[in-house]
Amino acid sequence: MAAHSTDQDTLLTPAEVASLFRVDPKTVTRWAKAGKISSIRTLGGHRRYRESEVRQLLAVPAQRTTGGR
Amino acid sequence: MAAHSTDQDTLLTPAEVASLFRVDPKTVTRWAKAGKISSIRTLGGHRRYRESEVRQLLAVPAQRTTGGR
DNA sequence: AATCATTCGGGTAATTCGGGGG
DNA sequence: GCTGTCCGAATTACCCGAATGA
Repeated sequence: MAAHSTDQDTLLTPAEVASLFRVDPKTVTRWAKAGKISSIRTLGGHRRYRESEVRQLLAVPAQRTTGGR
Repeated sequence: MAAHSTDQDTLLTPAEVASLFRVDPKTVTRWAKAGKISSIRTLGGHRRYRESEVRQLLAVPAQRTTGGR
């Protein structure tokens, strides 16, 4: 039903995402290739990432502190 | 015909398109020169881009979004 | 007519891409 | 298996002054 999920998220550059995760931009590229994170491509082939998705991934994922494991 | 609900001829400025792709306006100009995107010229020489085409180019032909599942 | 923001151009750094090896 | 680094090639970002757009 309608709602063309027209997300107008702000897009982040590889360097931006890499900086947020404290990893090399190349690593972010690998994540995109592995489908772990969606990416938009510029007409020149460079990747852009959705800020909202990155923030979700940055959010602490289910803290399992309770005597985990 | 003449379905005037969604205008498909809205023209966007270089800054608008650049913002959508998270790139520099100059880069969009470069895309136009390379023929990667069609552009309309004002009488003064400034470029304008079709919103419908930009949206189509923004669509990622690889990743699927829509929180399915 | 005048002001401010944007977009011309052209040219030069910085970033990203892709693959490969540690 | 995952990440960081090296290479060359391509793409993109910022510099300027001048013109256009509103």
